[in-house]
Amino acid sequence: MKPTIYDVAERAGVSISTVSKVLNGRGKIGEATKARIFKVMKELQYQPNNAAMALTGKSTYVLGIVIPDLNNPFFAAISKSVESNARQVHYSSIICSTDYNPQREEEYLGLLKRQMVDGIIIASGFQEDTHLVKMVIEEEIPVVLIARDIPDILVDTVSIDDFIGGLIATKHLLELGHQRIGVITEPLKCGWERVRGYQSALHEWSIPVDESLIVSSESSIEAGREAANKLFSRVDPPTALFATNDLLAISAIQVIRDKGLHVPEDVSVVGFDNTILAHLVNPALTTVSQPMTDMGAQAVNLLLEQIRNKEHTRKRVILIPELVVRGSTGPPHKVPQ
Amino acid sequence: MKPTIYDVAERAGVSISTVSKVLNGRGKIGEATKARIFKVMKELQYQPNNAAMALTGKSTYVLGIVIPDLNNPFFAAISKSVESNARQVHYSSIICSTDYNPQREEEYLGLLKRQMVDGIIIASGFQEDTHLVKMVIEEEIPVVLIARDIPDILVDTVSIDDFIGGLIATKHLLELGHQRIGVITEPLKCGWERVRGYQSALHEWSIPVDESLIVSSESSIEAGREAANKLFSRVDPPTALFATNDLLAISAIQVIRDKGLHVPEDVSVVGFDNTILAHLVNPALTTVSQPMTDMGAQAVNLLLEQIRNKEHTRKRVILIPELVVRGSTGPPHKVPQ
DNA sequence: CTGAAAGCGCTAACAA
DNA sequence: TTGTTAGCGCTTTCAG
Repeated sequence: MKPTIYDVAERAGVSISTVSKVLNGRGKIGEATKARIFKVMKELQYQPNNAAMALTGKSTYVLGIVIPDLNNPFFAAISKSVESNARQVHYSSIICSTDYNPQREEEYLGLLKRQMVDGIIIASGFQEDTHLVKMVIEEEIPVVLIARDIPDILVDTVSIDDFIGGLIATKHLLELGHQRIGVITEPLKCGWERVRGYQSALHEWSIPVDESLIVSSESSIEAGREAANKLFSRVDPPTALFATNDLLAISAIQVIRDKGLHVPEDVSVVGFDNTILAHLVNPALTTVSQPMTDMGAQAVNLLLEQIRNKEHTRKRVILIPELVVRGSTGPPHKVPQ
Repeated sequence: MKPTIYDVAERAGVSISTVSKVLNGRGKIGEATKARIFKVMKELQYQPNNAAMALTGKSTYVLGIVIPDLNNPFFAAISKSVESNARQVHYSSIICSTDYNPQREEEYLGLLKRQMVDGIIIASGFQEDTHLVKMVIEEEIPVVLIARDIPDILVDTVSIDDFIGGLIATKHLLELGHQRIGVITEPLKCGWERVRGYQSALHEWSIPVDESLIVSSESSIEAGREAANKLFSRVDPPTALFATNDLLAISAIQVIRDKGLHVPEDVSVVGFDNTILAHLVNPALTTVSQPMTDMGAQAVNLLLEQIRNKEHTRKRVILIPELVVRGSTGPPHKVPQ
């Protein structure tokens, strides 16, 4: 049997409450006893029982992280960062992949509540599930949102400026001389923000927005290919593409290639996220970089702050994305007349 | 305050033990009372408290999964599969990335014990840490190993036949006409098994093994590039490369390209794992496929079996890998004289 | 500075 | 079929 606080107390010749105090660094305990208790804890390899601690109303030292898909390197990177930052302050993380399914999100949130996690980091962003997030917040469970935002709720968020991201991606293309720029976006808030940035850039260059060049697609390889197909099967395909994440961008590149076109000679492509994928493909992908490691770290910080001091003021941390120019973009093949 | 079993009992006009029995489907309870209790549980949105359940000596319904790196799509896929299969039977998963660091593995195992997980799936494979795994097993915590094996311990494992994997990858290259085939492998047990397969294939074709063509590299892009550099800076570079995972294969492809060579015209490359990366790169990577989804599912099954019936006989599930031929391999450019 | 005792929410004998 | 009761391991007043 694993040693309990009783075993430690007995062996050290003190009461369990003394041990408890030493354990939590609370109350005033004589240096001598303290040392003795620590010694016994080592000897017995004592590990406090988390379940008991949790039951007594304290923390579980577990936090939940809800993402859409672990197979998307962007979310894998976020998760890894969160997990690693959390571990450094002795928190474990339960990672949940919702597969972009609001119902699963609901299930997971329930699971995490049962598990009595001390806080939840939500990085899955649906339009239709804001009520879920609200419910969690109303139950006073600390929450931090990553890469999304719910305007009408007071909640900590860490995100990047998606609008700016879309803007700089599009400007890059415009500066290269492209006029007809297609867009493939995920049907998420942040995706549409990026599209707004795209539109704004076009405005600035006095180029009318052609809505038919904007298509929405789920974030999977298959869906991305389909969307790209739609765009590049037109009689007047765009000369450049802005995809709101790397996965979509790369799926599109495949389709473009299948059609016998070259990247970037015939079509320039810029992605978003700067995941591991971006510099693994050939040509390497020009993309808008999100500081995923930072974002994870920031999220953990905000969450801990909430956990430790219930009534802290809500914050929005907004990081600025950067354009990383690589091989997938270049001037258009032939300038449209 | 969240409703407890007492609230439910009171509102339903029964005792808490009756509620408990209904909750766990134990004992004989009248249909009427049962229905009433269920109804009250809905009304109150009652969620049993996991910590209390855990404390009472039952399961925590949490399991741990230890992997080297979530940024490697292979492990992300494994984790996702485990997590999703676990969830279906109401288990949460704590995912831990050790970053290939045995010390962190030790920390994590400690964390998971404290957390009183019901079982642990270990997919990080070091040579030097078998004692850690042994310790866990001795503490009677259910364990399943994925993609590794510790011959001198009785433990459930699910893995693929790495030897066969290396064999078929190499044979493919040999059949295409390659004679000088380089290898980049991770310094792990499974990596060396794959190399054994490679050697065996060469033997079969009566080609002597040139040890200098076999280099070992950590599984990261940077390390992979370095290893590839070593191989392709030789005066007599190989005409084909077998990398023991996709990440290494793709890093190598980049290096090959940097040197002005073409894949597969000048150098053929075959990878291992068949991760999402393999069909995202261009040319798509010929690779040995590991059924990651299956592996995760099998691992969860084995673990549950152990959890539910302590004294079950240990099993080794060995899956057979398959070669997926794509664009990165072809006949050698010029046949060596 | 240290200890006794009352729970936290739930399960599991044992009674009724 | 249902209820009573004694813990699980720990924290936390409240007394000494």
